[in-house]
Amino acid sequence: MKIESQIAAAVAAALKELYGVEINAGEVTLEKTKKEFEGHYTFVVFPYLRASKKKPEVTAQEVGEYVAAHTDAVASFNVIKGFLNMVVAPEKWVELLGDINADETFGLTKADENSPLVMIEYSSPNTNKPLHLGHVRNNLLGWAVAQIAEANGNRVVKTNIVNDRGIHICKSMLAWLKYGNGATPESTGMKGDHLIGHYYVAFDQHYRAEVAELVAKFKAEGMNEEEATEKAKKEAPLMQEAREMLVKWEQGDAEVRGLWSKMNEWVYAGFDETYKKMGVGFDKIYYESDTYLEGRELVLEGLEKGLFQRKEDGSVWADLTENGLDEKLLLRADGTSVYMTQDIGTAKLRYSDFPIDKMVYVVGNEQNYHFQVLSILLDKLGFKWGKDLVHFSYGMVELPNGKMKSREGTVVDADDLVEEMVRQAKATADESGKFDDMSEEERQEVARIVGMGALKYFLLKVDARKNMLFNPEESIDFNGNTGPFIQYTYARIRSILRKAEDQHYDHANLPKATFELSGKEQEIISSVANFAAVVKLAGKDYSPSVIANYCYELTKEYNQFYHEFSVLKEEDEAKRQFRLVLSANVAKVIRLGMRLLGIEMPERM
RNA sequence: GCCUCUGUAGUUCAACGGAUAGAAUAGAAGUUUCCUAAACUUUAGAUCCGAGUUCGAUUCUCGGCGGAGGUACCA
Repeated sequence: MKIESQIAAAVAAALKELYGVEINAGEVTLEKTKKEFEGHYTFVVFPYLRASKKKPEVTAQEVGEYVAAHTDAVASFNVIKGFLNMVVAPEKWVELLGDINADETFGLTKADENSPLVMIEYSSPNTNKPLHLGHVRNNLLGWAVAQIAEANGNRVVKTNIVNDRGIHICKSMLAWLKYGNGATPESTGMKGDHLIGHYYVAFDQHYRAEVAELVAKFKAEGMNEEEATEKAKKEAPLMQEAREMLVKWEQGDAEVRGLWSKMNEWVYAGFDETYKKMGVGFDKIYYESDTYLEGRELVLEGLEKGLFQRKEDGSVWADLTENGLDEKLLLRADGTSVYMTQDIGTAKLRYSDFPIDKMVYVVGNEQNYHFQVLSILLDKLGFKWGKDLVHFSYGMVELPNGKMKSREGTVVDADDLVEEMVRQAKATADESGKFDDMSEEERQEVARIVGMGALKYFLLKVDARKNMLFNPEESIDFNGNTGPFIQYTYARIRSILRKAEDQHYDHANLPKATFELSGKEQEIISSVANFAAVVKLAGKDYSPSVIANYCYELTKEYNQFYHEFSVLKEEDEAKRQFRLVLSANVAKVIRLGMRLLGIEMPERM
């Protein structure tokens, strides 16, 4: 970084001196030179030809000569067409490594009391079924985005809005009453969320049977398919009972509320277990049952101020046609809340709890429209962060035969998936025989770290915005561009460092550069140094995948180095010391980077 | 219908408007008396189609074609 800004300053000076271009160093873009060419940094001169009024080659040559003469960071340069490739002086690389080595949290920026307060909402589950792969993607992204925001000097509050009320909960409750025979997590040995999910499915099965029966009956009475289906769905006794239950809930019926609390507690216990396994957590949890009334109040205030309109039937609407959108329902005719009302209420509570500067919602891209509207509404209602709220919109996880649908049973359960990953990691480890000296407990811990690492890296390495494919047979891999690949490299470095300590080498002590650096070694220093810029970019773009890909590239480079050069067996003491420091800093940076993704590193594997 | 996102090797993913479009995996061929072979090396293979802007387009604009999502009383 230091080297880069030094060169950038020299290039800016050259452009000013030679061609009168008004530019400061921060505006000069330097690229890393492609591997096929000689050099470390490349400056592209095409944009400045207008100012130089000379051919690309000549311009690049002139800038190169100026830069080489004015900064000691550039040892030599070459020109290919409009590309000026600059070679950094070797001792500069060692100096740079020394700076990085001295900084235990290199690349990260600490927050203080004056730093912006960023609230990040993620997870936000329904309490009627267990978490599945889609939720896993959400949770890992949310956690990673929070870590990255923190690493960029923000104060972060991680929050979760639990959707604990509504017709879907009533369905599970009703089915449990009807078919459950008093089953509890204790009596069945099932996790609470799975138990509830089981009755949600049971409801659906019975409901469908009822609908099918009614449709047949209505058709026999002369209705067509469509009419019959619609009528049957409305009149199915189970659905009517569920609605009645929701009404009782809203009225505060003690029996319904009691059952609701009990069953929700089961679910929360199950969720907590899954969250813990995934390694995610929250600073503040909100419950929709607490927030939905707040939203109603705020909407009514807005109505008084003339921001919203009431229709003849009593429903309340926001007219967003001047924003290029439609009208949006905020309160039903019977005064009950809709989704949007609840998000407004949640926003109100949050803002009274925290002086939020920026709000980030980690929610799937199916809700893009919702958040577009929410942003406008919050802005109208006077939330200063409303206009610039960030909807971190991520894509769906698809299975080989399409989208996951809980109703159709085509879901990949979060707990099952985690268990399977760890099981496979364990099997691979046991097979290798590398851990024969470890206790079963230690081996299980390594398997946990590696299995979770594989899963997390798999979900975080791809661009969050895009839909991604999960193939149960093929996606789980421990070789190639994977979490375990990176973890393995880390473990190998740790092994070297442990041995170095045994031999009383000091891997913190960097010698003077009295030796030639190999190209690979220079590349690795350059890559390690680049971590700081990568963290900033990831923060700006809310992009965990940038971090993941960076860690992979660095790891790959180090593996090549590891194969080609020896660290401990190097006889030249200065070189050996240098390589120890280099290795230690690669390990440090990939540990810091992977930590931003919530991925742990094993000491051995 | 309208709105949003998306289209890159057989497959899964990369590429601030820059050089010969990178990886991984699957395929073929190799590397272990050497700090951990979950590694390394070699090899073959791709920008949906058509215009436009630009010195330069996978990237930006427009139009097709394909995929996903949303579309007002589900969250």
